[in-house]
Formats: sequence, structure tokens, C-alpha cells
Amino acid sequence: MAAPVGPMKFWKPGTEGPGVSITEERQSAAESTGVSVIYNPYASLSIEQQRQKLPVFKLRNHILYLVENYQTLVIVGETGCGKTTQIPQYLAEAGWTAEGRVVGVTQPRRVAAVSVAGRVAEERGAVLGHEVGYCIRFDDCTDPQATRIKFLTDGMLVREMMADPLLTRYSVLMLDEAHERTLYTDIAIGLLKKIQKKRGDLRVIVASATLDAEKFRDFFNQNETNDPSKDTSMILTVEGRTFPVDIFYIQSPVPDYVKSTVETVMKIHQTESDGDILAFLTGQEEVEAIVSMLIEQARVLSRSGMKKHLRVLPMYAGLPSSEQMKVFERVSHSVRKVIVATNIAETSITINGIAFVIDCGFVKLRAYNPKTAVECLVVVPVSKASANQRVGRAGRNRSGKCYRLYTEEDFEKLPQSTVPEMQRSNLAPVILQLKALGIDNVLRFPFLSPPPAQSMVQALELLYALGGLDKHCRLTEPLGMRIAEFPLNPMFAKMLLESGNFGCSQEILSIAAMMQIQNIFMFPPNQKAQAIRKHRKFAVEEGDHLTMLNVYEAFIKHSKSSQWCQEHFLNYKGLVRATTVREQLKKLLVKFKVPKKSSEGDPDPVLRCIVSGFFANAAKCHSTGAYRTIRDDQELHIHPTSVLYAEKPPRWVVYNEVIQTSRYYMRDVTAIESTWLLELAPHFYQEGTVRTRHRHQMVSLLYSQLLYLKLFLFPSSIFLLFDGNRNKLGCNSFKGI
DNA sequence: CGTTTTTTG
Repeated sequence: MAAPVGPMKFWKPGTEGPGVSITEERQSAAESTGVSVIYNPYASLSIEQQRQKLPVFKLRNHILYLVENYQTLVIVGETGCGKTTQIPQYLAEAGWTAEGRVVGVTQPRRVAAVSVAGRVAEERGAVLGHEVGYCIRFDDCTDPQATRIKFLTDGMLVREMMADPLLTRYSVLMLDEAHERTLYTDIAIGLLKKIQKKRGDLRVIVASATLDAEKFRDFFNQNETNDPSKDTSMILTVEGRTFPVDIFYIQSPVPDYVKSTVETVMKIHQTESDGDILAFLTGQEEVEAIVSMLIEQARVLSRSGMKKHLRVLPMYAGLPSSEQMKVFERVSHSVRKVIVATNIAETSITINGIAFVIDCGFVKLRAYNPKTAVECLVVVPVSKASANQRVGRAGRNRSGKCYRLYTEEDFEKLPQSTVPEMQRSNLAPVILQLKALGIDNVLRFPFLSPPPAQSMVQALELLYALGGLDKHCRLTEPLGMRIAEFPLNPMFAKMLLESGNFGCSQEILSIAAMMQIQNIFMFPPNQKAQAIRKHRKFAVEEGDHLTMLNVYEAFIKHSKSSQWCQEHFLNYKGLVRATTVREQLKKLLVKFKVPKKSSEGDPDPVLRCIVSGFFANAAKCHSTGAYRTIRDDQELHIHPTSVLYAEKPPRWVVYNEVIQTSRYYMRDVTAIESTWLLELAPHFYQEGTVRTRHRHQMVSLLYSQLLYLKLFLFPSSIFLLFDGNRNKLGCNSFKGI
């Protein structure tokens, strides 16, 4: 096993060393997405024979026994063990779907729910949507009478609880990929724990990676005695079926992982036999830089007579989908594919045929500063769990190698797992959702990982300001309940609900829908200037909201033509999605009897309506040329993607969100009149100085949860990025009060 | 004056 030679030196940790052995690495590699069913080495066997070959089959009766006797089962299912497709079927065969009951399986991502449902339906010889179905936003493929095994996104499960708080139709719920700790998985986990107390018959199966198994078991265990025979939860491990992956570390730290990635790719290409390469980087810019460097080097190589060619492909979420599809294309034997990707390739997509993985050791994550209520994107070291997940992207169809561009010593210093999303998110939608589910005292909600107290305060303050909560922190009727019903952030929901009063619900619907889609404007690297010129046609001086409205209306006027989109460098799929989102939102407005009206081209009511939802996000331009928020005097700038960027800056603006990268940037910005703030949010802004008196009011709310939090808790000022950061989490969390 | 990790309802 020759390591690459030259400036890049790797070594494989020996079994005697401090490092983990290869087998251990594989065991701790997190589970794959449900898309893993693509690869099937037993395709020539009958479906029944294939099912029996899966590692999980040997444990079929054991699993059924445990589900029968324990309320919660934590399954540590390694990659390729077959748990996602098989366990629901075992349960159905054992009678858990008798008398109209349903076995539900949740997935964090839509595609996974659909593809696994398809595979299971096929195995059962069923038509998808009958006995086996799936339910994701915009696509309910189930039959209320016939469906027995139902795959759904965890977000959908939380939504279902609004109609049926005890999930009475379900006999078993399996939460797949729970170790990913996505926001909705965590909410579902807390809610299921509560439901189990009222429904002793409900069974929960948590599918997780090794690392978190005990945490899940202890969380669900209702046994308060020391007698383990009374435990209500249990762990079961199912071995996987993957190929060995050798891990190599770099000998000494590299100053520039971009350069090192390029060098490592070239070394692999020149010294290793067949097999595609997957490199993990942190962002679009890095990916594109490496792609062009590699193409350059590959040219030099082929000129010098190298027979084997390199096909270099970028992969990130912002890439047009036609470009994304290229990474799945098969290439001839004389070509080696190199895919340079962001963390999209870690869980969201699975590429077959990867033999070599290069891991730069960093990841770009969204984090939330609970003190300033600003989200930021930060590049941080990956967690061990992520690094192992990256390793696992090789070894799916054959043995492989993983090159880590950091030392083994540094690997050991990495945090065990990434901080759960719950602890690095804006909690306003979460709190509202919980309140709508009847959980009034959100402080006592069983969070698997409690979020920072300050995030709670921010969320409660915002919801109060929007009128969704009253001064006792209770959900208001009907406003609060209605805001919660929208699948949107509360500010958008409030804006929509107000749109009837401004006589512009048509326009606001289009704006709200468009704002949910990222990357509407596309910039193909080679035609960037041309694209910007085309985009300028839609721009208006009022700002991004009305610009997006223009785009949407033009799209409709041109009969939703994909060709028209291409000509104008617009994201066709995104625009189609905007129309779907708009339909869904429109139904809710009809339900709440918001009159259908148009301002007939008058921008004024539309802008005022935007302010009625986003008044809290107002900023003023100062003589320095920089903006500052009204709430906190925080310095802000207009994001370079805004149409107001490089224009004469308007004195007052509102924005949808702030994102901190190199500076604090406002995204989706619209010019407003300061008088509108006083007019439309008199409870939030005072006349004269336009300073907030909101906080003042909040502190006067006796007995409110908010006051409770404010008086008793230490405010946090540090971003919580890693679960391992015990001290910081300890002082910021409200657990135990 | 200088840019978007990734999901989900």
C-alpha cells in the first residue's frame, strides 16, 4: 500500500499507535442516507433472497422481541445493514399494522423518504402509495385507508401532530438518521417522549450511529429505579456491509488545504489504480478554485502523454442541477472522475464508485448568535463524526482510501460530533410550533440538547412583537395560531396575514414564495457579465422584494417557460418551486379568509405590508455609509447580491435576514420610510428617537417565561458550535431550572 | 464598497 510520495506525506496509523484502528473507524462511520439502496450486489437473486442476505435479517426475531418488550429501541445500524428498508417490513409482518395502524419511518430529507418508500414498495410487490407510501411537503403519496408503512420527513411528522397530537394512527415510529440531529428530528424526539408518557402502546425506534446510542436510550428510558430489568429502552447493534477504507493522515499540518487538495488529487491520479476521487471542501469559491487548478494540471499531464484522463467536476448546492447531474454520469475506464464537493456530498447525495476521499478537515456551518440574533456562516473544524462520515463515502462498492489533510493528533482533538442544529438556530419557528402543539411551558420541554437560554429570549421577544404571543407568553388566538400554521418563518407569516389589510395579497403571496427559494439568479462562471446584464432588467430602486416580484410576474407572463429562464439566467426549477409554494400559501390565506386583492401596480401598499411583518428588521444608513440596526445599533451592510448594492443607499431599509460572513450583511433589502415604522409598529418603535421600548415592556411582564429567563440566566455571548464545549453549554442552557 | 454550508414545513 504505497503512500503518495513527494511533498505530501501520509502515514497509515499502525494498530500499536494511539490512533483508532481501521475497523473502528468503519464502525463509527455514520449511517448513509436512504439513497444507499442504489447499490445491490445481489441483484441476480430474488427479492426474498436479497432480503435474507441483509445483515439485519439475522436479527429479525430479536428486533421484534425488543420492540414488543421495550417502548423504545435504539438501533445502531451500520451502513448497508438494511435497517431502513427491512425493519418496517418486519413490523408489518409481525402484526404492528393490523387494525388500520401505521408504521411510520422518518427521514431528514425529502429525496430519501421518496426513494426508500419506492424500494420497499418494490420489495413488497406493491404499488407505491397503497400499502407503502410516503408523505413529504407538496407530495402526499399515501392512501388514508390502505397505507400501512409510511415514509415521511421528520418535518412532516411534526406537522401531523398539529392535527393529531398523540399520533393515534401510528403503532410504531422509526426515526432514521437521528444522529444527524437536524432541527426537526430533535423536535420530533422531544415530542415523542411526551407522547409515550400518554400512550404506553406507542413504540419508538431510533436509528442512530454508535456515538449517540446511549444518549438516546437514556433520554427515552422511563425507568426511575436502579433495577435495569425495568428499563423501557434498549440498544441493539446491527453490523454493516461495507468495504474496508484505509485512513491516511498528513505528517505535519498543511498551510493551505486548497493547494494540498490539488496536490493530493494529482498524486493519487499518478500513483493509484482505478477509482474515482471525492474531495471535501468548505464552499463554492474553494470548489471552483480547485476545479480550475485541477483542469489546468490535467491539461499539462495529458500533453506530457499520460493516458489516463481526469474528469474534474464541481458539486455544491448552488450549482445548476444540469451541472450537478454530471457527477452521477458514468465515465469510460480510461477516465478518472474527480468530484470536488462541499458537505452536500457528506449526507445529501451518494456517488457510486468512489475509491478515494480527500478530507480538508473543515466545514462551513450556519450558526446563530443568540445575543445579536444574527445568523452567521463560519468555517470550523469538522467533528469526528463528520470526518468518519466522509471516510464512509469511499468503501461503499469497493475498498478505498481516505486522505485526511490534517495530522492524526489534530483528529484526536476534534469534537465528537457537530453541535445539534437546535443549539445553533433561530428558535422562533420552533417555539411557535411547540406552543401550537399545546406545549405552553417551552422551558420544560424535554430537549435532547437544550438550546441556549438567550436564543429562547430572542425567539419569545420576536413572537411577542409580532403579536403571536400575549404578555403571558401564551399563543394568541387567532393570530398566533395562524402564524404557526404557515410553513414559513413567523415574520413572513405575519406579513401574509396582514396583506388583506393593505389590499395586496396577490403581490405579497408572490414575494413570500420567491423569498423561500435560494439562488433564483444564476451566474454561470463563464457568462457572468452577461447574466448580470440580464438580471438588471428586473431590478427596481425600491429593492429586492419588488425585484423578485418582477421576476415572478415575468415568469408567469412567459408561461413558465424554461427556455425563457435560461435566456435570462434564472433558476427554472426554483421558479417552478416558487409557484408551488405560492399555491400552498394561497390555500392558507383562503382558509383564513384573507381577501384576494391586488394593488394594481402601486408599490406603496406592498412596501407597507412588508414593513408590517419585518418592522423588527429595520436599519438606518449613517453618514459613514454603513447601516445600523434600530434594535441593537449593530453595524450592517447591504449584501453584494442585493439590487441596492452599489446604488445610492436609501436612508431606511428593512431586510429579511442578516448573515455574517466577512461582515454583517443584510439579505433581501427594501427601502422604506421611517414614518411607516411608527405607523405600523407603534408597539415597537417610539416617536422621536425611534428607539425601541419593546424591551422595556418585556421586562415588565410578570410571571412570564421570558422574565423568568431574563432574571435567572446568564446571557450568552459565545457561539455554540461544538457539543463538546460543556462549560459553555452548561452556563447557557436552562436545563434544570 | 465585494458574495450563498445544508436541510425542512
